Amino acid sequence: MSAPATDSSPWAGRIHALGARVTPARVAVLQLLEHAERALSHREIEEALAAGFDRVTLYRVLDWLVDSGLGHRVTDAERVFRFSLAQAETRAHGLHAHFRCEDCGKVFCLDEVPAPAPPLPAGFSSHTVEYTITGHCARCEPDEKPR
Amino acid sequence: MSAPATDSSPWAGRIHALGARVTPARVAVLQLLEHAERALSHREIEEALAAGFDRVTLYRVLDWLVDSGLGHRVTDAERVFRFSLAQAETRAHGLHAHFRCEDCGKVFCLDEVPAPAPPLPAGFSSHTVEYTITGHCARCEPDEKPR
DNA sequence: CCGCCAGATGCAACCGCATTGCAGGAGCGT
DNA sequence: ACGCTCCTGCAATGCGGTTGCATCTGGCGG
Repeated sequence: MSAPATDSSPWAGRIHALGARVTPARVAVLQLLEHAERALSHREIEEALAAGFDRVTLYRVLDWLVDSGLGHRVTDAERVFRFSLAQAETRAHGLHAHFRCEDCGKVFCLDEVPAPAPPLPAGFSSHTVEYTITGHCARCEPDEKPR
Repeated sequence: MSAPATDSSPWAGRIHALGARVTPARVAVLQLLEHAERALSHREIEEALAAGFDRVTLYRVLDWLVDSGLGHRVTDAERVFRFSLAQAETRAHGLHAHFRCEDCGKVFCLDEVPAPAPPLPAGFSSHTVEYTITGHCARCEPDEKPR
């Protein structure tokens, strides 16, 4: 009617190309993450998609998303998983940095952080590097210096 | 009797200096972590201390340990907390790097990793930096190059 | 256009880590 | 030795995530 919106966006094609079925849940999650500027938890996704997707369905979509390579899963300091889409750059570097605000709890993706893989002891091989910085974001900064 | 062992080690003094009581559970946990060369999970600690400390007591000791500044808590990729003692260097830098083996699941502390705090967007302040590298440790390395 | 089958969904039960409340016991200063 | 406060232990609860199973549907062949 008035909101066919995008034709399910180009995601349909991407999904199909992966040999998976194009379902409402997948498209919805992908669109949501696409426009999110930070990693979202399952809970946040569930609430954002007020549409009645089952918890389990979302977990499965997220699982699929991770091992299809379209997104990653990061472990929050509060023992919850957060998800975000894999960016081309990110995939290339295999490195992803996040900032977690202690106050509002939101997690931001830092793209510009260089953070080279550190030297490991002999015999060790790195696969993934998780770099999480905790502190206060611009909005929650307890500005002790009003000037 | 035969194993008064160290006089509860010098930990007693450290604990007391913090204004806390010297209890068997605290001393045991501190001694255990002192000799562990990697971060231990609550479960691992519970099993190592076959002595009958209650789960909850251990959780509380670990909590106390963290906010007394004697140790830190890191979040494992498998959603469990791991604990290790804070080293003098570590406290100074406020930075701690860990390596987690995907195969055996053990977590090692990397002391030599420099990893300077990265440049943050304006208005952001960092408090803690968590740097976790995932891969294979020397023992579990699937040596594709036997030579 | 119809029917089929693998794959996706929804429901409900389950698991493990961690947290909380409360009563009893131990540390340590007086 | 006394007593106050903190610590311990037990039990119950919360929460994020996972699993099993029946049903439904996307997508393709006939």
